Amino acid sequence: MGRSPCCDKVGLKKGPWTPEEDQKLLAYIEEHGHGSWRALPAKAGNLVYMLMCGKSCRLRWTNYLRPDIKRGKFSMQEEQTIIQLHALLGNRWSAIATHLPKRTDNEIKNYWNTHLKKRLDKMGIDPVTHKPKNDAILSTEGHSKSASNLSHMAQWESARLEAEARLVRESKLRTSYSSSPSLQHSLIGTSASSSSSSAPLLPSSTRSLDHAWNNGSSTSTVATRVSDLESPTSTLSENNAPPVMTSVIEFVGSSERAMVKEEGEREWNKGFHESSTHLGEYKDGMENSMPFTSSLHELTVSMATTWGSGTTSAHEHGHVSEEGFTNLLLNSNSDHRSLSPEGGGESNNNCLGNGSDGHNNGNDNELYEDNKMYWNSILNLMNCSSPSNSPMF
DNA sequence: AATCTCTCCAACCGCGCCCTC
DNA sequence: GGAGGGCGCGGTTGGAGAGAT
Repeated sequence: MGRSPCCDKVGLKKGPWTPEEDQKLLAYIEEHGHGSWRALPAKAGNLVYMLMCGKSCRLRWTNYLRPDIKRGKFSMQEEQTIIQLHALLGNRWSAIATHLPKRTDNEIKNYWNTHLKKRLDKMGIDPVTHKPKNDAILSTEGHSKSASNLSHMAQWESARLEAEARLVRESKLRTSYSSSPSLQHSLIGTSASSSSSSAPLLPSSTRSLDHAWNNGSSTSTVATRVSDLESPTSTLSENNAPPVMTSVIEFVGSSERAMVKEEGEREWNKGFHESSTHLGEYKDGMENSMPFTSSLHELTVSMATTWGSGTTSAHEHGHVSEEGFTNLLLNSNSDHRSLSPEGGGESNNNCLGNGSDGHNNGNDNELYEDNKMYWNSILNLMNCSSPSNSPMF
């Protein structure tokens, strides 16, 4: 259907808004409320001289003048949320913005285009598909499927063991610190988000788990329960060094080489760098045998599916609602990552969700685990929730 | 100091959806 | 049911500032 111009362009003022125009628009909206944008300039014109197009008024209001807008740098938590949501929703900036309070779609869009997209690109991740670029290459090259499957299964198993060890650790922590409110708080984001609080992730996780396993040509049931993972009969010790770590570390190394001057990017890698320094032995031994781009994608799928396999309700519902996803993000974000120094008023500036209560005592392994979880949460959601996999698409 | 290049982001533009008549 | 209006969305642009040469 044909469209008429939103307003008469003759005599229409264009260009940046002046403070005076902002004040006039604010005053009008304050008095009459917003809406009826098309009529607003005319109406406002009775009060003030305003020749801005109604569309421009709306844009100015929604993107700049609205009182509930937070401006300034994005925190790492926000970055993570954007990446995760973009993996799920694609370029639906308004939908993404609804999950980021006080941020506008335009701001998020700009930030994605100027920062995050490039960052992912440099890290070897396709910002469109959110998958490692090598994935496409490998698939088109027609790699031996059986070899791939074997590798896949091995990686999955390693990831599963890793998750198991992690849960055992967390279980111990819960027991040790159950009387400490501050620690309980910190654990909400770690163990809890790994089990009950991560329920919204389940649909994609479970599907991905099945998918990952099926890719490995296995007919086994792999619905590992959290109760299983937490079983005291676990044979894993905390000192196990699962291959998945190597993948992450390798990834860090790669990304570090690719890193540029951006402050945010340095922050992203700082934690990893510190961790990899202390876990160098793992890296040295294994990085050559497990390049990041071919394994991390698969492993992160596996990791999350393991951690998230404790419930089935969401899976049974067959889809992830945006609300549920938001809950997941909030739950995981609140604990996974708040490495941003400025924090944007939202980050709690700790390393394990407990930095402020004296438990961030330089435990490198914990820092490493936390960073790994942070990245895995991002990459997992990319993998599990990419538009092609999402039930929303 | 001058010029060039790059980065960032506010604003513009066109399109599609939804609603009303 | 179709035309038209209003609104919101996403892609793109252009100017300002920062950094590099």
